[in-house]
Amino acid sequence: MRSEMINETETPAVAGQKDNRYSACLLFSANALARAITAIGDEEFGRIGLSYSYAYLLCEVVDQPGVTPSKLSETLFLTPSTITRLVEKLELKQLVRRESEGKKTLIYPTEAGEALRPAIAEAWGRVGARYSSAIGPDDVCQLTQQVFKAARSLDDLD
Amino acid sequence: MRSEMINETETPAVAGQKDNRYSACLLFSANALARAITAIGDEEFGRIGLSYSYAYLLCEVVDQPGVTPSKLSETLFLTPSTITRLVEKLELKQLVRRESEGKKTLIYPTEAGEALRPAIAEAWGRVGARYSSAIGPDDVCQLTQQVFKAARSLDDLD
DNA sequence: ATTTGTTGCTTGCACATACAAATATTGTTG
DNA sequence: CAACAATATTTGTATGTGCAAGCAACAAAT
Repeated sequence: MRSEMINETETPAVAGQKDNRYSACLLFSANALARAITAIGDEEFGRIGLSYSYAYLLCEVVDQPGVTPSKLSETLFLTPSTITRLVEKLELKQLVRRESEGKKTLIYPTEAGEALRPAIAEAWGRVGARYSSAIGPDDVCQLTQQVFKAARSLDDLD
Repeated sequence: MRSEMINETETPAVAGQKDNRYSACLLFSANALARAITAIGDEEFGRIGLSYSYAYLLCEVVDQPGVTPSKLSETLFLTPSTITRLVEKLELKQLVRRESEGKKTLIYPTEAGEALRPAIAEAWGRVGARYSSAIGPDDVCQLTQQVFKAARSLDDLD
């Protein structure tokens, strides 16, 4: 996300303050945060040729070989259709393979997939380091907990 | 970043507990929250035929006729290209119109656009009410502030 | 055992967003 | 002034995600 451009006429009170009426809106703020932090994630995970959802999904598959899409959907807070898409692409990249068993689908890592696991952990760490230093390591922990708790509350609604 | 692995396998102590190792990851949690809350937003704003980004953009245009894409980009934390796309669609719906002035583009609301303004405010309120009641009205305010602050910190990086 | 419903996964389609490159205007400097 | 750099916007293209509908396998009930 870019867009500096300062000047702006009637800036009130504090300089550098980019608060606006949307800052009080969680719908707005949560999306802004997600976009900003995903940019970091994509940068770091991109170095291993994945974006963060793929990386996390691959983690799950490596750590729980034979995991099903529905389990992944629950763990990753993504819809089943999204999981299908992610798995498809990981399969194309030869990082996982699917096995049909009845109406279930079991997902297993390939060797290449397993080999990527440490790199994912590293990238994961780098992402954490970057946003921690930007946001402030003290706040980050509590913020994360609260954000997750809120996400879960909303998700449990339906 | 701490990766606390929580129990695995079958449901742990508390029922409804969906914590996992990603709950400690802000990249993950922020996206989960954004998706969950956007679902609410789309539902409410959908009733007036917009999704939330369009609605907020239209607000800005109604409240600051002649606003430029770059200003909108700054206010809405979206890239200029995204603003162009949003404005295009609002123009198709006859809710705004564009005027070229040199290298700038000035965006004005149409009457239909202005007429929608109160409905947007209402939908906005309903969204707030819904997530407040889900998350807990006490937490929501502080959470929103922190989330916005974090988003701004990350955005100010580059 | 056939029907009916339920569960698990996949597909078709749509949408929000971004990046990189293209275009057009404005500013600057030799 | 001409050439070049900077700024503002748009366009081509790609990606992540979801909804609704489809399909396949299983379960339940008559």
